[in-house]
Amino acid sequence: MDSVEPDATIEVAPAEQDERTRGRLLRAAVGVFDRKGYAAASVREIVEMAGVTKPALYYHFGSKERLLTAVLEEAAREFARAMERGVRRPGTARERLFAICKDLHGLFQEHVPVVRVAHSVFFGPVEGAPQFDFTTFDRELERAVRQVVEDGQATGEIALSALPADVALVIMGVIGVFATRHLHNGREPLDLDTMRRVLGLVFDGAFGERRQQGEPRQ
Amino acid sequence: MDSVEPDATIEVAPAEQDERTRGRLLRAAVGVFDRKGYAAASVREIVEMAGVTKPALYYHFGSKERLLTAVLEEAAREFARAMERGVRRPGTARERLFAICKDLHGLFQEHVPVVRVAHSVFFGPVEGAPQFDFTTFDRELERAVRQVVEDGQATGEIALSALPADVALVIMGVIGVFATRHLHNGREPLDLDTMRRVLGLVFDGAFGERRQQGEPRQ
DNA sequence: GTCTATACAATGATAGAC
DNA sequence: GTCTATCATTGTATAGAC
Repeated sequence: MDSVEPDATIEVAPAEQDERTRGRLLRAAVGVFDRKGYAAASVREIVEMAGVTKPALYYHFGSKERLLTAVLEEAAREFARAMERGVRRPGTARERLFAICKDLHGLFQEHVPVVRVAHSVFFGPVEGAPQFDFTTFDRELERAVRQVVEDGQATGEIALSALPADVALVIMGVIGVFATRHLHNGREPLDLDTMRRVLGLVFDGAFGERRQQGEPRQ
Repeated sequence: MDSVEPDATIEVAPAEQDERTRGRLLRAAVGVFDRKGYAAASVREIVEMAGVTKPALYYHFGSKERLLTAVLEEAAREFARAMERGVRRPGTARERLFAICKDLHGLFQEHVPVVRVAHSVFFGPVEGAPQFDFTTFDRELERAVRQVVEDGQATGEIALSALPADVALVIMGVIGVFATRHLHNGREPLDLDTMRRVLGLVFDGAFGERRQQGEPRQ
């Protein structure tokens, strides 16, 4: 360790170096916040993991709290983009609802650490954590599902007796179960086949047609 | 404040005083753990809220971690009792499943702070928090729902094409949505009428009979 | 922009008197 | 069993050199 000379550092342009440090800090923060929790996470460990020093963190983010906010804002942007893609998809209501669930399932699976951090902050203590509006998550998801259900009712695919808000609740419940499964270490995640079967269960309740017992899928 | 004399303290038997201190500490701990989170909660504030001093806490529980464990163990016992009551209930599968959901909904609503603490620890960081087996919660709930579904299939009330495990997932999802609603401050809780409608949606998918569109309830 | 070195408050836990 | 007083450690954040 002692033999490593500082001049061995790869030279980069100042602007690149800047973005590099920010990125390293953000990624390190997600890791430490996830492992220790926001409150128990120390800036010491974060800068250590990022390979920078404390003043660098305070230069770029100002405080530990605003570092967390930056992490969450980036995650929120990505979530909103995925949500938008889901609603615009073509197909039957069934297909579109399954697509939304599948997309979110994949999105969560690919970003388990940051999702876990967001989850902890959302359901976490009111004092100590920064105020961050997570309700947009729920609201956007609910609005998307309701939109698809209403479209399905307009085409006659879904019975008018089912309240779109109720269907949205069930769908959000299913997404919640699947999401929380890979949120907690030690519980094996559920696969997409299971999701398809479970959603089929919900659809055959909310939708007009119904399979006979033992009848093959297609 | 200064004029309050120590001899104004109500005299109690030693054993009573003992239980009194333990109880005060447990209740204070739930409040502070809930408001600040386990990591950010200080033993100073806990003993202040309980009206005792630090050595009293360490005498009764040994550490902050074991105090949290004591809180969770008490909650786990109550949860297990409610779960057992739910499964033993008589009636149709529909009625029994609704009863389980309603009971849990009420139980969570009555104990929001401790449920929030348990939730945070379960989904919280792996380091720093004490190891506590929460998977029994999920497992007991899943086992209970599956049992009821299998009973319903045996009597012909529920179609054999529905996998009990899948139905359990949906039911757990619904319970999750309703529970998380009053877990987070600022979101209005859902009522029992909504729960009944939402479960009806699920049942009419999993169960054999199906209402015609627009047909009245009974 | 990034470093070394440090200020300063708060923490969990304990010793020892009563 | 409960107290007062205190310890060692760790926390966030900053001053000032480069």
